[in-house]
Amino acid sequence: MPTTTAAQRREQARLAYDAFLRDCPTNQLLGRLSDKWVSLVVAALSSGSLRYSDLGRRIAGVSPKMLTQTLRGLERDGLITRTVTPSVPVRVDYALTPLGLSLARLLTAVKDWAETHFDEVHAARDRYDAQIATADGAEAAKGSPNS
Amino acid sequence: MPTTTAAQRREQARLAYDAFLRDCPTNQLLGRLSDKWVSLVVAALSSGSLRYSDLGRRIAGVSPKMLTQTLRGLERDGLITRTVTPSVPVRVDYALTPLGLSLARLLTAVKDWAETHFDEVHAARDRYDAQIATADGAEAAKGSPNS
DNA sequence: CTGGATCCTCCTAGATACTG
DNA sequence: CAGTATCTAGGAGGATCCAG
Repeated sequence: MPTTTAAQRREQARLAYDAFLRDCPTNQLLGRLSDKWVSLVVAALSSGSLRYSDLGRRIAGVSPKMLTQTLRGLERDGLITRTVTPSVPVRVDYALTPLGLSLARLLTAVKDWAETHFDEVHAARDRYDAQIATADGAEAAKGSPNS
Repeated sequence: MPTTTAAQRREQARLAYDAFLRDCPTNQLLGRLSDKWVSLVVAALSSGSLRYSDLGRRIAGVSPKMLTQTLRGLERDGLITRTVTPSVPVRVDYALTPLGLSLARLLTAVKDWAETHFDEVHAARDRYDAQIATADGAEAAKGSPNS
């Protein structure tokens, strides 16, 4: 039995995982929410319908490509609607569907959690970083005076 | 006024956005949740403490590197605890902190939402894809018989 | 058993330029 | 105004080896 078995097992597991992803609704939606732009777009639209360029201006630092990509994905999943008004300069409005609105409420809950527990997380981070620093110091001090 | 202005404006916006990220707790936490392994680890631990290799086996397709990386990040943020038992083969257990548990509940809410609305999303997707297909067909048919 | 360190590869975000 | 097409650099993530 060669040593490649471990890697092969992980590979098989990964394939099984992918297959699992196709079936599992949770992970599909989780994947969508993982996209950082999605949450920003949904948040921006939660206060009302917006035009393409308004979104681009409202969401700082987004490139047209990512904006379009994100909007298409959300439209495909029925979370937002895309309304084209064929005026002289074409006008396109995006708005949340009821489904998208329910998702927006979820994201708001996440946002509230983040704001509520931000201090705790930050404190934990400081503690952890301090711990690492002292551990490093102790490690360095342990070896030097004795040898 | 050269045409580089648009790009420069986006660049400035991006910097402003980064500064905004440092201040805004929501986006920091959002960034953490965006990591696909985070949600899986939290979900795995929500039913009780687990050992390192158990996590690796439970979460299909994860490499040791990513598992460690994810666990370190979660530990740093005070969402999980890392307990080392210095037995002959070292044993390390990971468990959710109360803070981590509250996050797990949020993820559960997302999961429930996903399961509840999965049918709607799926239906919307089918509708969208069908629409695109017929639009493509119409586009192709529009040009070919006339020219 | 539980990782750390290193190299390497692929993927995709983002910039740029162009079109209806 | 609302996108699309193309290219590239950077970073996430995997493979591998090694150590405590």
